[in-house]
Amino acid sequence: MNVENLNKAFDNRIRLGIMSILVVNREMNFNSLKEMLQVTDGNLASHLKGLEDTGYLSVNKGFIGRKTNTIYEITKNGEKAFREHLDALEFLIKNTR
Amino acid sequence: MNVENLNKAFDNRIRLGIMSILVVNREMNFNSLKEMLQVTDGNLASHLKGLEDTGYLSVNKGFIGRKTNTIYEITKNGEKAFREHLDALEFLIKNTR
DNA sequence: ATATTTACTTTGCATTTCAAAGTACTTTCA
DNA sequence: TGAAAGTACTTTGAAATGCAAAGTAAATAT
Repeated sequence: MNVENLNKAFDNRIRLGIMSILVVNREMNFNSLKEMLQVTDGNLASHLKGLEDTGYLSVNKGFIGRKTNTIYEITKNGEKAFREHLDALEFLIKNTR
Repeated sequence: MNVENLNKAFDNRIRLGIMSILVVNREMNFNSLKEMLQVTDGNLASHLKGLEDTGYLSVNKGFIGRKTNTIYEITKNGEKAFREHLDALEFLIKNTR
């Protein structure tokens, strides 16, 4: 089996979703991610933190007017790792159908 | 996002692997699964138990000669759930590329 | 007869996942 | 202007999950 090519960091569906959104949209703030993924703040924050810790996401804290705004962006490494993960998934699916 | 269409039971890569093997091969015993997935006994057993508990796998304990042989088979429900999961994954991949 | 192997199962610790509560503001409106 | 409500996260802690090591019972090898 090619299961070992699947990246453990992307096992979780919320993290899969985060990466999927960020690889398409380049960058996205906390609230948009929260809306798109329909998760609680704490849950989202912890997954974002996890991805940041592995170096797959970079975080940019700024402001919109006087309100804080945190933007998440995929890193080069993150994109590479994610695409490899998708390749492995695709392979698994293909061999399963 | 279509993350909610991903089945939580299949988040884990070992369980993904188990289902993928069983949907193709119809049935497989403990040892073959262990070899194919390269996991420890305990780890494999607990994932098989999890899938059995949700009703996605059926277990058949028998013998080969005088030695025990436990065969795992995918259930109708399991196959349906797994195919839906793959559909959701495929959709996510497609929208990400 | 004893040691080793096989095929799992049980146990228990470590990690992960998650929502609720907390924090540090900002905005609203009485 | 000051109390109340909202915003955008972060922290906390309990529950669920993941895992390998140890255990077990029967078979096989020495």
